[in-house]
Parts: sequence; C-alpha cells; structure tokens
Amino acid sequence: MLTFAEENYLKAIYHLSDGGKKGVATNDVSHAMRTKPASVTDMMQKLGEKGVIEYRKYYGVHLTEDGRKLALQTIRKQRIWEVFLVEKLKFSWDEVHEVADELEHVRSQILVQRLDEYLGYPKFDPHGDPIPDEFGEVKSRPRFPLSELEVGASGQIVAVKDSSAAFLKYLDKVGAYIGARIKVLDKVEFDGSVEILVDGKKSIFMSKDVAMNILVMQ
Amino acid sequence: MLTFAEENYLKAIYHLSDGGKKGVATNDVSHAMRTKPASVTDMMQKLGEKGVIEYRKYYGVHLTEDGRKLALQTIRKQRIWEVFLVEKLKFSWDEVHEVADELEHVRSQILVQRLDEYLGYPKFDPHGDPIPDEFGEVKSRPRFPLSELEVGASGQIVAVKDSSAAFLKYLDKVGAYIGARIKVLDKVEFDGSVEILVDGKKSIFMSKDVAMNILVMQ
DNA sequence: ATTATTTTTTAGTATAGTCTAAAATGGTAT
DNA sequence: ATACCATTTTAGACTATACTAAAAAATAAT
Ligand SMILES: [Mn+2]
Ligand SMILES: [Mn+2]
Ligand SMILES: [Mn+2]
Ligand SMILES: [Mn+2]
Repeated sequence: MLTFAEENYLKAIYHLSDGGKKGVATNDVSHAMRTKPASVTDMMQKLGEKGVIEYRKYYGVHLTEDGRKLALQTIRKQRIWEVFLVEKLKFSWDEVHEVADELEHVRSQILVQRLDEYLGYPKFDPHGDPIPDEFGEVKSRPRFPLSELEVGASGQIVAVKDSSAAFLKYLDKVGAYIGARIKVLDKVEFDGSVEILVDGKKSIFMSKDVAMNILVMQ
Repeated sequence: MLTFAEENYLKAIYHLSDGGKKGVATNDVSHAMRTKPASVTDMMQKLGEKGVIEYRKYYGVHLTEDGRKLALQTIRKQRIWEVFLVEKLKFSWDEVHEVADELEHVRSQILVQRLDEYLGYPKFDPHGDPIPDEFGEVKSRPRFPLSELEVGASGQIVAVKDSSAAFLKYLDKVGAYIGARIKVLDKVEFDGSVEILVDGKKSIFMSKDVAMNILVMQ
C-alpha cells in the first residue's frame, strides 16, 4: 500500500520518464514535486526498497513494471475524476487539476469502477490525455505538436501538453479546444509562430511556444 | 487549516458531545477514534492551542464555537458525499461510510458547492441525518427512537442511530427503510421487543436493541 | 589531467501522528 | 481520612515527510 506522497512521486516519475522508458534525475523530480533534492533522494531510496523503482545512487531512477502499473492506476483515477468534474460538475478544464490531485488518492476500487461506469467509460480526460484501463494499460493515439504541421496541412486538436490554468485559459480565449479541426494557413520561419484556421471559420495567430503545447493528429 | 487527523478528531468530539453541548472524555474519544488515550491527549492539547476546543487537564474537552463550525463543515461534506454515492453511483447505504470518510477531507469549497447543487441541495443524507449548511447550521427535525412509540401509535422512519454495515444490512433484509410509514402492533413488556407494520402491509418483529436504533417522527 | 561546477547524497533537525510504559490525578469505597 | 482504582497525562520512542547545511560524486571547463 502506497501513501499519498509515494503515489505523487510515482506519478511524477512516470511523467518525467515518458511512460517508464527513460531514466529520471533527482533534480527533475525535485522540480516537478516542488520539494528539495535531499527529500527526493530520501523518497527514491524508500521507493527502491519497495520495489517500485530501480534506484542507482547518482544515476537517477527507473520505474519497475510494478511501479509503472501503480503510477498508471493513480493517473487513471486522476483522469476519471477530471472527467467527472468537467462533465457533471461543470468545472472548466483549467480548474480540475488541484482537486483531481486530491481525489485521485481516495482508496476504493469500487468507487473508481462505479464512477467510470457512471461517466460511460470515457477514453480521454478533458485535456485529451488517455485514461489507462484498470490493469495499467494505456492505448495512446498517435499525436504530435501543432508546431510540426506544415503550411497547408490539416489536423485535429486532440490534447494539450501543458495543462496549467494560464495556458488553458488562453486557449479558451482564442477559441482553441479539444476536437477542433484546424488547418495551418501560415508559418513564420523566423520565430516559428503560426496562423491556423479553426473549424474552417476562425483564424488564430499563435507563437511557437503555444503551438508546441497543442497536440494534434491527422 | 486543519489536517485530516484534526478534522477526524473534531468530528468525533462533535458527535460524542451531542453537537457541542456536553464535555467529552479522553477515553471516549480514544474509543471512537481507535487510537490510544495517550495519542488523544496529545491531539487535545494541539486542538486546544488552535482554539477549536477548550482543554482542561483531567476534565475532558468542550468544542469552541469555531470548533463546532469546523466539525460541521466536515460533517456537511461527509453527508453530501454520501448522498452522491447512493444517488448517483448506486452505492447501498451500508457501503458509503468508509469512502465518504476519505472524500470529506478533500479541500475545495467550490467542489462541495457544485456537488451540492448537482444533487439538488439535499437536506438529509442516506441515513436520515441532516446536512448542515455552509455556515455550520443544522436544523434537525424532532425525532426519537422507535422503541419509545406506544402500541397502536404510528410514525415514519426518518433516520438510523447506528449506521454500521451490519445494522443497515439487517434493516434491508427485514424491509425497514428511511421514509417507511409504520405502526406499532405489539410490544413485549419483558424484553421491549416490538412488532410493527410497515406501509400498512408487512409486519416485522424486532428486538428492543434494534428498535432503539431506528429513529422515527410522528 | 587538474580544477571548477553542478548534481546528488548524507547528516542532522523539525513537525505530525502514533505507540508503550510509567507517573500523576480525581473520584470512590472503605 | 486513607487507600484504591480507573482515567488521564507525561516521557520516550518510532515512522513518514520535509528541510538546511555540508560532503561526495559526476560532469564540464580549462
Ligand atoms: Mn495527487
Ligand atoms: Mn488531465
Ligand atoms: Mn474522515
Ligand atoms: Mn450518514
């Protein structure tokens, strides 16, 4: 059984390791968790003991298969709660993070099952991220940053990479949303900024920084 | 800001003090919280420092007005979550306690507000207990144990005093439920057991122990 | 190849919550 | 009035999590 803190660390490691593939540095976990590196080292050693990560002194950590599954179970809960908050309680997609970050730790299998059922077994959360199944499997659809689309190319917004309130509020303001059909009208070579057409009617201009954080599929 | 543990203690003290009226003994809190008396004393001192209870060494504790309100805020959240679990997620009334006991600690005013709205501002939880308003006010309807009804008297089941799974499952089995109209058909002087008629059709026989834990109004 | 810098780990401290064992207190019974 | 007993509190220890400051290791710069 993992504690709240352990679950949070595991989630952070999962995200930083790109789904368990890459190794993760102490400093990066420290940054993500907003704790000091010394605290991270402590926790890494404990998680190592528990067998959910492989910890090699001075060389960062890797998730074990067990660790990956546990991380995904928490992520599953987080995303299901996010769907609930947006679909049922009318939260906006920029308000759900904090709350879901607490709700995800509520321990009850039956609760997640019933909630999932109640929501109609959603496949994606409000930010377009896939909801893992109860066995820790994620089937992610191919997606890439909008910044990589060529001029003239079309696609559909399927997710956001950054889900900070600031970024999401900006997207709301300019009218970009998950599911929108888009086409790249122009691209400035100098700074990578782009102009896109949304749903065949509205044209939006955005910096490369923004375009990199919008994920599309074709 | 209170911790999870502090909220749980405060709730226990509230219940044991009959809504803040009576003083509460260390041993009773210890029993209710399933912690040792020494741990309770520690916590009482801390809660005393924080001004939510009045702690007099060796003489038990009283809730302050602040403490009472804080306890009621947690109780409000617990009961709203219980309604959600039963009404929306099809939990049975004997399954909600554990889960609501965790959910009640999620910190977000907006969450409780929206949930309350989503549920249509319920006034009572699945066990018939009143849901305090956001300012810590409870308006409880007059109610008393079924065991006190005279033979021939009628009433309506409005709440249960014991909400353990064992007791609630038993009530399900015999067909007693919140809202049922009842009439006392017979009462055995010797042991206080009673026979009641439910909704004018089904007759149930129950021990005094059971009858004392069913609350009715007339 | 040394030296300097960055990253990571260790050592020691703090708070929250719990425990056991022992001491203190208040109330009860003689 | 004193002795006894149940209750409560203190003292000391433990786990979890975080911190600061200092040491150690890895990496980068000369
Ligand atoms: Mn979290
Ligand atoms: Mn999300
Ligand atoms: Mn609780
Ligand atoms: Mn209840």
